[in-house]
Amino acid sequence: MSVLAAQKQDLAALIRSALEQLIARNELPQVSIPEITLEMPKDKAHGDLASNIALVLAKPVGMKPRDIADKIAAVVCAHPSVEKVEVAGPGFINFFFTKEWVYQVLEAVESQGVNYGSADYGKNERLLLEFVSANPVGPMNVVNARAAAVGDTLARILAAVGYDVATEYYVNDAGVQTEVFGRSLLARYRQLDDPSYPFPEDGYPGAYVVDLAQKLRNEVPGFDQMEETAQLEFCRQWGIDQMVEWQKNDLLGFNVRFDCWFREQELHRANALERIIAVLRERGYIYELDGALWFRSTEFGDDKDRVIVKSDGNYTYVTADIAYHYNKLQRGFTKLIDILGPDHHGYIGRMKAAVQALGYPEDTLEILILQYVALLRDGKPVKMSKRAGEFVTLEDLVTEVGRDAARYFFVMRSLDSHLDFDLTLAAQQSSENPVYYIQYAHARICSIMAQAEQQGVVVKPVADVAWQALTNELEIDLIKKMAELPEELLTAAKERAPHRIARYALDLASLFHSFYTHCHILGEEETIRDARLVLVNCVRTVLQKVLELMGISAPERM
RNA sequence: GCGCCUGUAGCUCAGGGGAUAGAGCAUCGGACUUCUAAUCCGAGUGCCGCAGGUUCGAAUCCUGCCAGGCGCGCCA
Repeated sequence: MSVLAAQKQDLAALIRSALEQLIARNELPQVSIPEITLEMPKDKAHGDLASNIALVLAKPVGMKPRDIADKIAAVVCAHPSVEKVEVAGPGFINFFFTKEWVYQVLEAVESQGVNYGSADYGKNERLLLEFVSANPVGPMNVVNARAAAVGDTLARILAAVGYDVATEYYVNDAGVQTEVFGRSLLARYRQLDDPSYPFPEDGYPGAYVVDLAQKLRNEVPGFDQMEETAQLEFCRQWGIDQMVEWQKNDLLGFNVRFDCWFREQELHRANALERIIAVLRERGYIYELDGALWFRSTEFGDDKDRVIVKSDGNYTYVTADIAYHYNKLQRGFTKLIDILGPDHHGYIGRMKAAVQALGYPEDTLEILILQYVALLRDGKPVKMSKRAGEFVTLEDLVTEVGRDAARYFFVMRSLDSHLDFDLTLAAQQSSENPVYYIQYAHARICSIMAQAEQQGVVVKPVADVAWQALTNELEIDLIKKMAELPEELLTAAKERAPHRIARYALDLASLFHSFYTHCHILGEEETIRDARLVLVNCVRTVLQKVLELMGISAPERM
């Protein structure tokens, strides 16, 4: 348990026993004691932790909150980690810690290293996080990029709080679009010799298809000898494989590596669609109407029932998706999270229904909706035409603004927020970019450490250092911030809110820069110097940790 | 018509029952002979979309309305 969590637990117990005493002494009427929560006040004049219990009790007890608070404060007796207790405002009870917790926090960071802040909250849960899953018919766009950054960061966060996390990319390699793609590629191939060869009206117009056709010519010598239908099928399969490889590389360049690239074709090969229908039928959720087969998803709260097999005998995409999610569950995952775009929110009801129809609890599947990205340049929208095949790709983005900056910009907003991504701002303003601001804090510490080493100064263990000398407000603020990480990380995980980590990192860096400007280290007398070295060394560890969580590098010099 | 998301400082956004609503950018004024000035310090701004309601207490929860985005297929 983290230092702060332990402290909260202690104080809650303390308050509870105080209340019990007061009730026993008839100073307070007989009431049931509600849950006691402690929170860190925004204003440090209000102490290190505060309780609103007196305000909550005012009504049931029938007394003024301040009077209740005064009684509690009088009874809350000495606790080794509490220096003083104050009643303030409308009736808050504010606790001020003794200096001992400074040591506790530093010691925790020192001993746990980059594991500091991690937890085992999610142990026992095998979680599969699916994200991006863009169709393999074009390059990654910025919406995919946002999903990649957010998904990858969330995966890291969930892993840090103890989930057994696997990430997965679903490759839709069996749909109609892949046929269209195959035809597009073949047409481009023909056009290499005959520029007047017609291009399919619904084809993919991007220049990358032309490049791919050229590659096909260069790398597949026997292609011309194939039958037309074989060529078409080859274009589809080979083309999709090429696209997947391309997507994989783009994502690797973005520091996103998936544990599994799952092919839809695998489901078809294994007759998974037929099997899933059989399972649903057996469980009584299938019926026939108007020549089609329906899944009774309304049984589980969906707006309407869904067609599973069309009257022409073909499956709908829902069928494959249900089969896919069943497959995930069969692989032993106990928790499934999908990150989808806002155009898919209507999909939530039917998929959650499917999971329940298959006999799993409703919350086994969780679907997160990630809002779109509006790309701006100089404050104006970047015109993108999918039809003309012109859009900014993930690759462009990494080239233009850099991997770290791009990742940070995507992660710094909540999933719900419609993100305005200004390329000019992200790239041109790179010297005052939040991400560099954070990295710079790390680099500065590394620089101090390097010089310390040159001077033959080593970082001692906290226990061997006069940590009591760390009394400066800037020092205390830094330590407090570090103390918050475990709870912040847990909240980020529980709320699926990676942007909290982005903000935390910025806050910590800001406190460090302020400290750095006002407090010197190497020039100071030995006791101060050694204590501060321990402090900044811990800050470095925590910065490394949060940057790592966001998949952003922690440079030693800039 | 129904569903989901959003509306907070000039701009982009945090905060999602608690004390005086915050940050970055932009604007203005200061700070480098001293561990990296990609930094720091100071200054100003808010009917928290509108109207009701719940509560000791609402930017936060509920209802209605307004505005923007996205959905509502035997398309994927």
